[in-house]
Amino acid sequence: MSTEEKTFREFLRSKHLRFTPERNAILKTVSSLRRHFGIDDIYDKLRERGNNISRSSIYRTLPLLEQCGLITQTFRCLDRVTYEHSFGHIHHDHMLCIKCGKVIEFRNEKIEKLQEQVCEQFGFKAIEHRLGIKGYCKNCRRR
Amino acid sequence: MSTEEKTFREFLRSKHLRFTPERNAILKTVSSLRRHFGIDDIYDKLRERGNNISRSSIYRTLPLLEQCGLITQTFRCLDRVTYEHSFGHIHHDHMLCIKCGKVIEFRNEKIEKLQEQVCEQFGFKAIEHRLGIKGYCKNCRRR
DNA sequence: CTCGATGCAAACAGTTTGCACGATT
DNA sequence: AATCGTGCAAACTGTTTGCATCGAG
Repeated sequence: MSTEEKTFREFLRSKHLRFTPERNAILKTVSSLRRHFGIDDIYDKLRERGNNISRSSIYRTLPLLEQCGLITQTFRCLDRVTYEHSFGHIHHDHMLCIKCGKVIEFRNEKIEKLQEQVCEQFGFKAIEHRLGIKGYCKNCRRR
Repeated sequence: MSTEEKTFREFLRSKHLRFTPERNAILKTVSSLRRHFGIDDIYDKLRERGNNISRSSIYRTLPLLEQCGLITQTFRCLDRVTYEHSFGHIHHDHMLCIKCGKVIEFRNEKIEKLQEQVCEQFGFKAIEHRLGIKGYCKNCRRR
């Protein structure tokens, strides 16, 4: 059993919720997808595998995976909510192309350091931070 | 006539579009609003002034204001598209205290510069960026 | 056996669009 | 006079929800 499945089962039990085949399949599918994904990515992949789970169940399961820290909601892209897994990844920031939806991930140590300095300056204890840059990617800016 | 109105008229003329009372009223209303605003902010303010312009016209006018650089679309907030004016205001970032809800605005030139560098590095044309830090403010971290 | 979970369809909310009428150029 | 813009209502789209039924614990 994967670490993620263990985490999810544990979480569900603690809340007196049930570990169903559907929830299991959704978790497995999420794990099999590239880091950034939307509801339709899960839905399509499930169909591909002959698993006819409804959109409702996906919509109802993702918040649970989010609550137990396995995925995090990132940003809307082309009018759809987008998630990313959070297992085994370090913090990074995003650039989002508002034309084609492409996501570029980056991490800049200097920016990270400067953020810490700013926090210190204001006596602020940071728990989480998010930097998102929206615009046009290399390909799309040509038009 | 304000600089914004001049810009807008110029833009419309160049596209063979018309400068209507509705478009004028929407621009004026946008200017009167605080920096960040949504469609409903405009709609409500217009009604307040007895100006019964329809939502459709607002929805159709905002992209025009965006095209001529007077406003920019920012991230979605509570499922609504949000804009901000781009005249007369300087960009800043936010720290949000998750205990008391206090918002600290700050601006760090070095971070801004580094962001530009990162964009350049990826051939990315930034339209808008947002840095948000969540944590505990000076007062709240004492408890 | 008991509730929580599921699939379906209908409901929702923000946004977009077709149409007939009105107004700017 | 020729188009473009407007308001209205209906259409659209992603997401949520009510309900009858199913099934995990």
